[in-house]
Amino acid sequence: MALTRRQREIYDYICRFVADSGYSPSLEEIAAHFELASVATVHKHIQHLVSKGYLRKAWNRSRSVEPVSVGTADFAEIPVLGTVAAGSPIEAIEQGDESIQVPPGMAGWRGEAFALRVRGESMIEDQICDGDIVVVESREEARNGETVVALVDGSEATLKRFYRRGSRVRLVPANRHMEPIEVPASQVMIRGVVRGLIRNY
Amino acid sequence: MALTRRQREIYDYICRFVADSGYSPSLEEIAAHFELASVATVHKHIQHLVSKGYLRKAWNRSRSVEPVSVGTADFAEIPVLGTVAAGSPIEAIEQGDESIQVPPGMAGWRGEAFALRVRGESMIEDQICDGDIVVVESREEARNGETVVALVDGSEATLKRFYRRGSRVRLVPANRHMEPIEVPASQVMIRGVVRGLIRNY
DNA sequence: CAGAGTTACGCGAAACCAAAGCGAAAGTCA
DNA sequence: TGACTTTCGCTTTGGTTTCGCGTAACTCTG
Repeated sequence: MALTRRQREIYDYICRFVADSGYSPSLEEIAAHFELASVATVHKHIQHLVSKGYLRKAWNRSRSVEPVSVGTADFAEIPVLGTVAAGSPIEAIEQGDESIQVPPGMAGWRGEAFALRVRGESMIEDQICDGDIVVVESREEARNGETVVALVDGSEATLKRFYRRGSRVRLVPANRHMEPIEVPASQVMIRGVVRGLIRNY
Repeated sequence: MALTRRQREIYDYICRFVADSGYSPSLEEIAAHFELASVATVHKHIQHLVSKGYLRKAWNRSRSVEPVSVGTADFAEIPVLGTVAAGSPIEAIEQGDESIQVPPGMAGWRGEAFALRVRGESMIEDQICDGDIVVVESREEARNGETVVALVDGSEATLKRFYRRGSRVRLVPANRHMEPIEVPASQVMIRGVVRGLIRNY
């Protein structure tokens, strides 16, 4: 069910409030934030949001409103940007309009996410194989051991495990027949880290 | 049903508006954007779009139009029936109410589908590892080489590759440290074949 | 091909209803 | 008791619906 502008504003505020503080705002706090003079107004808004299924609340209990969408998180449709292997087809952002639907939770965090088709066997020992689709959270930094999509020298896009030691970075394939790459950190750009994997037989 | 040029424009505008702001435009806002002097015009367009199935709206409710495709976003939610390895936790049909959402196309065939959590390393060489979730199409027969969920002697549920030779069936793990099982076909029940795989990091 | 019928697209004004707001009072929980 | 939520009646503002009327484009048919 669709929301009005005000309802959306208030809903967003409540979500942020809950996310930030871990508890719900009181009607007065909401009223204060929107500079409303009467809590009755807020109360009505919340009733609307409840009846539209966006919020849940217990009757006459302080700070009992909560966003209902947490579990329901109507799931993500993310773009498939290209193929990753040893070529460099990542630059083309939003090239085709291909996209894929992934389970929520996999791309759940507000951080941007995208997907890439995997070509080649370079991560075979991590159980990632040719034809798989990896779901990638768009980030610019990674922690040791994470599987990342990296650009080396601004051109080659690869899927590797990431290890940083001092000012140097090792990009390690999970395939004993292939060699790790070790370069100064300045030559490596992280595009994201792998969050999920989808395979179709 | 096909749209006219104007209808398309208005439909696109509404979609973008909803995507951007999280709520629907009012008739006046739409009129303003297209420099129309009367909301009646917009109203008529919207009626057409509704009757052609592109929009939904509540009667006489502010900002209640919404693109049908967004809300309907069809994709499959299938039950996670249990864990598969060497135990036998498959019998319990619909045990918990756990479920997972998978990309359409993976469970697309209206043939029943379900999901299982994988425990153990018995399919490691097929790039299926501990903790993965496999999406299984419920079937009672399999072709050679397919990865199946099978019950041996009515009790043990396992994930193996399936090969039939005459009246005997070989169930082959993709792990060189484990032994194939070879038994008469009558002792094996196929529960389904693996269609997809989902992994969360 | 011309004219008839049909549909899409447009205007403006008036009627009507729901959302959004106020303030105060009453009720409820811990 | 004090920090909350509910409820009531009332106003204003913003949105929707419907009316009648008009033009332009497309399609059907003799």
